[in-house]
Amino acid sequence: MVPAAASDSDAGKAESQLRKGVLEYCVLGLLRDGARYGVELLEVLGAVSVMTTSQGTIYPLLARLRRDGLVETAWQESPSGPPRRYYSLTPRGEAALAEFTAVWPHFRDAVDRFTGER
Amino acid sequence: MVPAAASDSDAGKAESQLRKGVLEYCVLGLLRDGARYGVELLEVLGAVSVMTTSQGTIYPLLARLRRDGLVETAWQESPSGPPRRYYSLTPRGEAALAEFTAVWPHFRDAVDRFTGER
DNA sequence: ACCTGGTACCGTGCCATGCATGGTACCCGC
DNA sequence: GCGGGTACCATGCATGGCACGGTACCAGGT
Repeated sequence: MVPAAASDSDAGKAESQLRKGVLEYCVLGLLRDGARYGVELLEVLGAVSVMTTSQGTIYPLLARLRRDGLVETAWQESPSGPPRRYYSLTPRGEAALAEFTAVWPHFRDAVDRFTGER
Repeated sequence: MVPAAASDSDAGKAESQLRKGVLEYCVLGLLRDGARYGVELLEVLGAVSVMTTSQGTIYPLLARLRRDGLVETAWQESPSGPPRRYYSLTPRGEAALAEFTAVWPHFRDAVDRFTGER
């Protein structure tokens, strides 16, 4: 099946690694717009190709955010289908997001400097 | 010494997670300027606070890059002190760096969009 | 000669996180 | 009642940063 040496999926692996630690804050950022439920978050994130992820990623992540008190949840009936658990930001969550938005520009610029053309 | 509940080092933890997968390409980007040795890389990265890291991070990383054929090394005498192992980019390494610089802007903009103010 | 400190190298083990996989429950139309 | 769509969730693995510990070479003081 074409061994393909070893250079093929480097970009895909890189994207996956890039999401580490960032996805969490993208979710918090989305929740600042208002409460959303799991599958809805997947759709919004998936609209940007590099952020596309799966349920196996989002639900453990949301569970952790809830455990750490960064989000709170409320069940709500769906017009058609099973009930949805809506996630919304807590003050702790807003604080965490604020800390991220404070360091992110520095981080972003640093990567640009190191990897960009001179 | 003040247990501090559980909300203290969130920012530091976030920075650590941010570096995941990015540090690798920052190193490759630095090596594009020319060969460098381990401790030298630490100094250059450390000049930007958000990228500060330790030997425990850089050496396993360099070992992996070498194992994957992204960098090659050459020993060189030091004017004073133990010999230094200089790392330089291979064609494979340049290709990996190019792939990263292709996806990074998309990723960067996505994070800006999700976490930035509207 | 010895010892201390600085420079430079390196690996092991832990932990956090994304993701594949698999499973459950509710609603609707047939 | 039963099949498909929607929505929820947890377990197990792989990856990669980092704390920690270790080795070796050189220079200078005693």
